[in-house]
Amino acid sequence: LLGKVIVRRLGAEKVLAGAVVETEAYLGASDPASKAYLGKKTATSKWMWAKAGTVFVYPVHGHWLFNVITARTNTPSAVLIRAVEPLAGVDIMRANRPVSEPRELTSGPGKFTRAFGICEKHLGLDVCDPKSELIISDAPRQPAKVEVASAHRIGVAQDLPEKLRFYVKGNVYVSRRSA
DNA sequence: TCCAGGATGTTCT
DNA sequence: GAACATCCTGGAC
Repeated sequence: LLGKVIVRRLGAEKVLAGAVVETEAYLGASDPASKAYLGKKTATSKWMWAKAGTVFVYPVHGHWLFNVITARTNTPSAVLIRAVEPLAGVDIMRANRPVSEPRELTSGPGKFTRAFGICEKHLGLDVCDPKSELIISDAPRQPAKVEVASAHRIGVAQDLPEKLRFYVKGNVYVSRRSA
């Protein structure tokens, strides 16, 4: 998903777009940080079993977190979008989320969803459906070679030995909290 | 019905 | 770098 573009359509003309610069992977039953840990299905965690490309939003600390389901049906797993670089509709983003520093606009999972106006009404959308209000597409121009770095996930009490956080090295919109 | 706690963000110093 | 505002979910009872 790094380097792909998240597009939110707002009617005929208005569009919000951002390039994905930071993600985290959440696995299935074996991942203590995953909603699907131990295979437990609840009203919210059941979305982890949805088909790949399904939008999974989940509230934490009064913020919405945006995930995309990634594996095949019945295999729970998701990728959290932690940060994007604004590409289009910056004025609308600033209206949704007034900030002084430009990089504060979308440099965090809760910041990004607020700026994009993403909430529970987008739960279950298909990011691969061209008619969807929220889609993920290729970048209009293929970006210059980006270097991907990995690190441990942020805010996770019991992390796995694998480094499951991935980000575009050097991009200023990557959240910088230490893990 | 109640309560602890979290995939966070902001505002202090 | 640390405190706290925030608010929904799910497990306990």
